[in-house]
Amino acid sequence: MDHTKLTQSLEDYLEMVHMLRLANGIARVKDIAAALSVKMPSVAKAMVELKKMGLVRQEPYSGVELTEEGQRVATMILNRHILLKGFLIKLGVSEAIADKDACCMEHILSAETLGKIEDFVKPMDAISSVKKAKIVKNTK
Amino acid sequence: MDHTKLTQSLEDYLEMVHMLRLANGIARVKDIAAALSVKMPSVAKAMVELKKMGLVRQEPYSGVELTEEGQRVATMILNRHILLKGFLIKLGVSEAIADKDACCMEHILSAETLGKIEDFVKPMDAISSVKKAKIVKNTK
DNA sequence: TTTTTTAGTTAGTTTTGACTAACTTTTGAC
DNA sequence: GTCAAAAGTTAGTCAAAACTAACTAAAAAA
Repeated sequence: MDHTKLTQSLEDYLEMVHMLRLANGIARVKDIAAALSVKMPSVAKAMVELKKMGLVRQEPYSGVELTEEGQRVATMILNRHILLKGFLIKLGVSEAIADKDACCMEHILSAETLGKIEDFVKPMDAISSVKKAKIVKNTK
Repeated sequence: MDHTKLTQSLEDYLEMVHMLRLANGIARVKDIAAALSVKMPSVAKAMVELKKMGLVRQEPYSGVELTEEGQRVATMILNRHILLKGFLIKLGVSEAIADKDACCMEHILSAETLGKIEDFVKPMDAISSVKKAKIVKNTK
């Protein structure tokens, strides 16, 4: 509802809420803090902001949930993360580093660059299968 | 001399000093501020830090110069910028956006990712010339 | 059921990096 | 050579995002 733009750090918190809910069914303050390497009060403050923006819901002393809008935004952010991680892995970056670097890149890249990366990654999948097929043919 | 790690913002300031010196022969506070879209007092503060770290030299009320060490560090940062910008342009991103996004990426990517990007860009040059040659042959 | 431990919250501090306002030096027009 | 404009500096404010310390609620163990 509130169209105020998210800061990088709030994007991270929102994304982590989403990831923890996908992984564990519930996003606890303690786990969000551990996953982002911050202390619990930092999470609490971030949740206050996200609540103000109408992106999360939380009853005192319990897990954090996403609103419809929060769901929508978090999904977008996570998709961006997945795209970038896959892209870096295709470049030959190790999974752990790809994850970490994707996490930084996802907040700063322009729509144009994200689009081009998408263009690069998508046909890559097709080409790489074709190439594999050719290699198989050639080697027999 | 001082091995304290530069923050992202100090890296930007140092890089801009270097770029302005390459472009104009002199890096004025006013121009640094304009180029980074900040006000002059922000530049002044950043220069105080960079002076403390022994990366720049400046006599009061005059242009900023680089120390040996500052030169070395600034060159590294600028090379990273050039690498990333070239990379994005190869992906099809427009020059202006490539410049802007490179500027953000240059502070956050791991050495591993930078290395892979370098691997990707370098052979690309060779292949693209070969490909062009082939296309020329095929079309005649 | 009481108590202890764990999880969550609140209040207040710190650091970074921007800003404005006010002041000083330098430059350049006259 | 003087004075106005431009450039640079200094001091102090503000916001974001982390932290610690101290408090409260909930859950688990006794």
